Amino acid sequence: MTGSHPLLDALNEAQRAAVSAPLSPTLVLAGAGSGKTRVLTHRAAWLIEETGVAPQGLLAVTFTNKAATEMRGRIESLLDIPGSTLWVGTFHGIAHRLLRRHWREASLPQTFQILDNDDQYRLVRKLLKEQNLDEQRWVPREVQGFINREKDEGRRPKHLQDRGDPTRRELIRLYDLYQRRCDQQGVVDFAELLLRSFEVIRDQPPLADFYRHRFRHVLVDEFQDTNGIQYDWVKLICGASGVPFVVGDDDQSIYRWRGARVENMQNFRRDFGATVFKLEQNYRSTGVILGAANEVIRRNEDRLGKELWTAAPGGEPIRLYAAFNERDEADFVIERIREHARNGLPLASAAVLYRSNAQSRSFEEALVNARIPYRVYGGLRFFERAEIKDALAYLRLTQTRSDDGSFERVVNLPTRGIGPSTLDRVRELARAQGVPLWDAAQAALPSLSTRAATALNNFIELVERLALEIDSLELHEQVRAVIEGSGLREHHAREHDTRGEARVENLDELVNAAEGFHPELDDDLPLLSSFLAHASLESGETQAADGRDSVQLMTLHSAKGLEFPTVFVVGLEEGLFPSERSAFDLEKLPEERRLCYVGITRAMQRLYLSHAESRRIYGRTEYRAPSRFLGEIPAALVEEVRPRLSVSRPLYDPDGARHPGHRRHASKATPDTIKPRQPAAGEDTPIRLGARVRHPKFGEGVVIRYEGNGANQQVQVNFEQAGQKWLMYAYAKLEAM
DNA sequence: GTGCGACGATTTTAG
DNA sequence: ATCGTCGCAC
Repeated sequence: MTGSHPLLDALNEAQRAAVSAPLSPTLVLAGAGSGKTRVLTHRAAWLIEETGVAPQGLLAVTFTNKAATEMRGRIESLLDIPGSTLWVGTFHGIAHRLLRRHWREASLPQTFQILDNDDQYRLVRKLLKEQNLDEQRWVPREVQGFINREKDEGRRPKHLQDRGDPTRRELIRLYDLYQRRCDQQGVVDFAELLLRSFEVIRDQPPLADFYRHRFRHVLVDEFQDTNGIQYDWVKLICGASGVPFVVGDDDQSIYRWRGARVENMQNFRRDFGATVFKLEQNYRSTGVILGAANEVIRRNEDRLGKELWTAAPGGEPIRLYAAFNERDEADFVIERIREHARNGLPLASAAVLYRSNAQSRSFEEALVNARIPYRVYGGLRFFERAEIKDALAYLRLTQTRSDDGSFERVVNLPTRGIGPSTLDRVRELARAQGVPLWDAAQAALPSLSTRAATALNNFIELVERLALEIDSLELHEQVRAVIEGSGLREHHAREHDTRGEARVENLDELVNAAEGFHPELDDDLPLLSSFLAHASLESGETQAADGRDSVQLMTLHSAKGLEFPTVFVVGLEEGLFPSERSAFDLEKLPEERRLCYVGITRAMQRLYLSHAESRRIYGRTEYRAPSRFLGEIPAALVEEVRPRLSVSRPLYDPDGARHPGHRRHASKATPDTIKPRQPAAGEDTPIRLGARVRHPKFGEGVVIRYEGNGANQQVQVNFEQAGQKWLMYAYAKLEAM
């Protein structure tokens, strides 16, 4: 099957082998920066050009819209075909497309709406309230999590047993109740998109035959991120004769907590008898950076096994900075970003990566002071903003009056005198008669006080009027009419502050978004319904790019899949990274390590690592030991930046080996680089962070932090048997080991 | 309906 | 420290 083909020319041997693999199930283990997307897109092109697969016979699945768009674009430019003939999309996008086509078979209304996370949460909460369940005992987030976890594994309430556990029994009942409510209202949550489309195909043999015949070639990106239902879904679409081609990297599996099952890679190999290809040549990073990455990830067990290499060894050493505190850390980063810019590099080619969002703050402050433009990823996205969701709720109501979630959201927004007691009456009536709130509201009118009835009637008439008014308008005019007619725009314009202004701007932006909207689905769904689905499915960017060249700030998680010439991985401290919730958990620690691996492998040319000796967390100053991951990077690859005067403690080092962070030559620091500093707590004691100690009662442990000085010195020790304890150093008979 | 103070939580997140 | 939620007073 090899042979020469122009498509294969630009590939290395391993890539070529994978792209031109025989037409049987294939698993590609693709290391970071090894040309994963390249292989996927070339495979698609190769199938079409070389093996005569029709473009329509191909299904390419990704996890994010961004990845889908990129893949579509790249396949299009490789071949000379319009991308629109290809089925390329996210798992959810494709599932949605299937349900829109087969809404009857799926027992859904044609205009079914999609619940996003927030909508789902509200519905769960409402349900709990109706059931008179105490929110302390039945935490809405947890109930929601239970429902989603079960759906993610393909389980319906009827599949679940309470195993004699009353809590579980109640959760199952709530799941059942929740699903009935969704069905009744014609709404579908994210997990339901997958599960429902799976069931429809599974249970309708003609459909299964049709899609198996049609999509013989299923390409899946980031396979290590698939959950149970996604795996089964791929299996179902492929059937016995399909040819799945999946690409993934077990070392970059960082979403276990979100339901991803890295075992799916092993399972795939086994279930499909897949041929395995490894892509280990890295084109992104220097040898130094790869060396560090390889050494870190090597500590994980149960890897499928691959080791990145590069044809271009060497490179700048990794720079390690031990900051005094988070401000000092930010100052260091700023200084290096200036240097980066002085070298003529764009700011956008520098990224600051952190473990948790809260850490962005000190960097943002420093960047503002330094007048360096930056962009923070994460946070609320466009279609998730409250004012946008309010407008969408009105739009949904004009389409589907039975949408209770939207009804609740805007019935009294802007306030129009519909109070809690009126609403309670309506809810009660809806429940008693088993009808939507909309119907109940109309039915309740005669029994309400004149005042309440008028207010409620105003709302009903408003929605009816809007629905009528927008019926024949263009999409963006519909959106504009609803924003104006509902009073939402005016409501926010009245706020007369910058927040209100921003909201009005966002609402106006929604009109623009509608104007630029083109449905990808060529069915007879009203354009407005397509737009509403799009809004749920693609929640948009956090911040619109403002065109300025800017430094990129994001969590390590959101950096996956990206690359930057200059990367700062900051906050490398025990308790932060690895996070304290993972540090002592042998199940979670490997995932933190993979996250570290992901961070390191984002860097192309220069990698800076930093940790702070003290940091304000929740208003308290915490002293944290340097991350164990620092100790896993070979000393030869690291250069410690600007070592300063004695900080009397070693880096945490599980092996007891020396490594670059260990300050053995503190006195060599040049005086003019020394910052004035206060002695940190604990400096004048022989107890060091990371030191092993023995206690007469608690046994052996490791010092993990300390507070105070002198007679008040306290140390926290993590004992192997007894767990974490705070001890007064003066009294506890701690013995160094 | 709005405003204020108490209270609690605070890893990561796409669709 | 900070942010969101909740209950209660005006």
